[in-house]
Amino acid sequence: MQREIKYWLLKSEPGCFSLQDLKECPDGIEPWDGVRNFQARNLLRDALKQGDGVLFYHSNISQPAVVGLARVVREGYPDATALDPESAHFDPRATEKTPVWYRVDVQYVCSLPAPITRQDMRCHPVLASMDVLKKGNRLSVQPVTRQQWQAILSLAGLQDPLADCSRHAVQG
DNA sequence: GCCAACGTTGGC
DNA sequence: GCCAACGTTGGC
Repeated sequence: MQREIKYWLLKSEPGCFSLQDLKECPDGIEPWDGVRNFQARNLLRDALKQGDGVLFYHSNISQPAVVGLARVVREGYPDATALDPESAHFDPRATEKTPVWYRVDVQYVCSLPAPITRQDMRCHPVLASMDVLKKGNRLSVQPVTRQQWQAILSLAGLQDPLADCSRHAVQG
């Protein structure tokens, strides 16, 4: 049996890498690299799977918000920026054999018609419990429940772009 | 710009 | 293993 799709929230400072930047990548695909936090690393390496849904969140701006959707198109593999002395994310501990840091590839799916702000989320019965709202939470890769994913879509007025119609096909 | 919260480092 | 110091994150 196929693994259930899971959902994640990925934070990015738009001044560094925005949803628009992702959209403009070839095929809308870009490695999610440079993450240098062990808890987030573990999620990138072990938990995010191909086909998983991603809420793209803009942080560290005047109106932090979920601004769009993406999907995981390649599962955890070594983050080569850690091996590159020229990279801002270079880590001398990393080697080919022990990469230390991992990344996934994500693909742009769509922008939300309007950003869903923290205030929007706080006021929503399902979204109010999202990790991203918790004080002091700095984790840049966070799990999102299916209910939260659907609530975001519902607020945005979108159909689930990752829904697999064949799953609901009537047999016989 | 402020500052609370957190993760990491390193001396002991 | 403890914990103080430090750097970073990120909302406000």
